[in-house]
Amino acid sequence: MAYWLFKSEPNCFSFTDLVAAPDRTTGWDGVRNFQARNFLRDQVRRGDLVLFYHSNADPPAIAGVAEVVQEAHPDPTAFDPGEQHYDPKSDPANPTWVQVSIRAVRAIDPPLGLPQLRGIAALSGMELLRKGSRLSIQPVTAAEWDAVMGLAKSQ
DNA sequence: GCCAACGTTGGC
DNA sequence: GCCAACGTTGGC
Repeated sequence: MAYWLFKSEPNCFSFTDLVAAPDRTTGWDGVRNFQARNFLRDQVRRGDLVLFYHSNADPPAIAGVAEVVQEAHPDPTAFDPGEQHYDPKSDPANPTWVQVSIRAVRAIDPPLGLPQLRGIAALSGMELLRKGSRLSIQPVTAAEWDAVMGLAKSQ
């Protein structure tokens, strides 16, 4: 079992939206970065746990925990010209882009803001906190996970 | 709104 | 294959 961090702009899709979704589940579509895609395709497994991160928020924050309920399968939004993330170069017979499905486990309330996370020594090496970090699907170490859960529990 | 960091594109 | 130009991400 592995740990991950998925980014989403809450204006687009928030943790609250995930909780409100049917079966508290959604397909994590729209990933259009190869490194992130490779994680989804090759390493994210059913049962893995996910930190749901709100980017472009005030403050940016970890807002909840989710679990992976379905492993990589084709991202249908890549084939729909009406979709924002439509990719005409993706061949339906050999899809370029995949999604996984995740289900909300529990909210972290109040969310753990970025400044707060930066104050935790155990998270100093976390990819999220690296200057210029843009990866939208990030691996999280067990030690980082434990530190984040400890912080959530202490508040 | 600014801008640093990063990924992609395309000319050569 | 190099790299400049460009577009995007995302914190501030």
